[in-house]
Amino acid sequence: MARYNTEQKKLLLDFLEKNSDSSYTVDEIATRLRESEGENAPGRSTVYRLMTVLVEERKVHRFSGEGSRRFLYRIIADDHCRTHLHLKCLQCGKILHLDRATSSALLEQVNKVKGFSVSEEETLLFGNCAECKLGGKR
Amino acid sequence: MARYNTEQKKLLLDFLEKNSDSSYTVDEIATRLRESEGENAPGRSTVYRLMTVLVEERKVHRFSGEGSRRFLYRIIADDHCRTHLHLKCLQCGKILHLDRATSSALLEQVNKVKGFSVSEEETLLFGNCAECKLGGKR
DNA sequence: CTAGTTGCAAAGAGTTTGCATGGCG
DNA sequence: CGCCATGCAAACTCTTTGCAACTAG
Repeated sequence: MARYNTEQKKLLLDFLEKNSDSSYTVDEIATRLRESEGENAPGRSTVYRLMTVLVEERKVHRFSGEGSRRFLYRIIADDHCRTHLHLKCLQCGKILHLDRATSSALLEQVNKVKGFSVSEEETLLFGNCAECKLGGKR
Repeated sequence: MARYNTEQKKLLLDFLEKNSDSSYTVDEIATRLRESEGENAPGRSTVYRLMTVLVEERKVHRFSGEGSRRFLYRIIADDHCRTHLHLKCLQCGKILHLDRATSSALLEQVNKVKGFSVSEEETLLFGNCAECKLGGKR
């Protein structure tokens, strides 16, 4: 399923690439594509299907945040994204990438103390980013 | 709603306290209580309602993990649980508590590098615990 | 042609809510 | 009595799936 690189799949990836500093629900993606692409935009169920494929292809990461029942998707910008931690601002929703060195150092610590290996890919740290801490900027 | 300390609420808290090293779905809680308490156990919708109350009372933490659409609940064993990180093993489901010192040190680092304040309460680290790494023990 | 993709509508899964009932002060 | 908690079933929300139409190779 979805092995071809269809027009709609390209639109989808394109959107995610251009908006790689945040995460989106299927609804948000479908709506935004509808706005920018009109008729050509994929329908909701196609977006669902494509997202599943993209997750399997390891191009996109799917997670659920902040006690919502909606799944969120963010693009895996490059391979490093599998080996460093990400931070998500609870106020503005932005996703930040922690540099690999800091990331590894932290996880090393956890391993030392608890013998627990953290999975960078599955883990997301929630909190507030620098901008949101300053002003109430959104 | 549910402001009284009813029998059922006590049963619920009791169960969570005795099983504080893991997290549970509403279904699991309802089933386990049904098994141990029979007729006295609260029905599913009551469990849902009670969990909501317990979350508001800050006695329980609700989160969604590993791409499931089910909510998970774990008891906030004591006040420290709001100021240290938790680790959840993806294999056995166990929840580990990171000591406060390590916890703070890690998050301090993140703050230094990115100006990002991590919320200990909202964040959960996923990975594999020491036991699961050794054998395939479950 | 033929297999893969799409959209719609219907089905699923999990959670929340309205309402009638019953308990406790 | 009066207020609140409970259970059931219905409503809701989000996601997945079946099916028929369509499309790229």
